[in-house]
Amino acid sequence: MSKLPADFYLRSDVVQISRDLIGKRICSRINGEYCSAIITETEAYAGVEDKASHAYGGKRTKRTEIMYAKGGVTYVYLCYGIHYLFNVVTNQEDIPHAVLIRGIKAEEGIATIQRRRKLNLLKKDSLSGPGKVSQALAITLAHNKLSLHEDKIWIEEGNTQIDDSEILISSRIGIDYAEEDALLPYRFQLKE
DNA sequence: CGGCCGATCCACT
DNA sequence: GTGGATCGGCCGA
Repeated sequence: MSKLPADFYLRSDVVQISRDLIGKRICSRINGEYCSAIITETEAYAGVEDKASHAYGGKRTKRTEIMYAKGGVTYVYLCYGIHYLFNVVTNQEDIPHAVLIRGIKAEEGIATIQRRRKLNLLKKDSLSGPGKVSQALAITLAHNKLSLHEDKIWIEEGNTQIDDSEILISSRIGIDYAEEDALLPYRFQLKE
């Protein structure tokens, strides 16, 4: 299966990209171990005009700089000192849009994922939550700023097209500080 | 340089 | 439902 083309990430509508990522397959080959999973939950972060975004107001810091790169690279950061959150940078250079991957469903490399997650049994919600996603795929700060067109972390077409009727749209999680923008319908989940 | 805090998760009550 | 874990980044002095 081939990787998503560069054009996929360069589009200007990050909310649409967030929706389109549902049902796609995310793959990682880290420490010599391959695994893949279907993306089941995402959130869009719409850059300088989005109070929930790290780049709100055009803020540029050492951490957020990668969000201003041309789409198709990773943005990984540490949250609460414990969890790595994995984002896909989108849009053209200097437009700091990103999509947070919040949930996946394991496909290949399930034994590897179970071991990383320290689980005996992989339950339905075992990979629901951005911290869990990174743990399952072995993503850490070492995987920040990677191209999605290389062979560490990449995204492929899924097996099936996802119809709008299969997607639940809601507001984003954990961003109460974003005031009215906290209510925007930027969260996409695959229904079960 | 010091202090605060977060796009979370899990164990425990 | 609640609180503790745990640390890099950000900001103000």
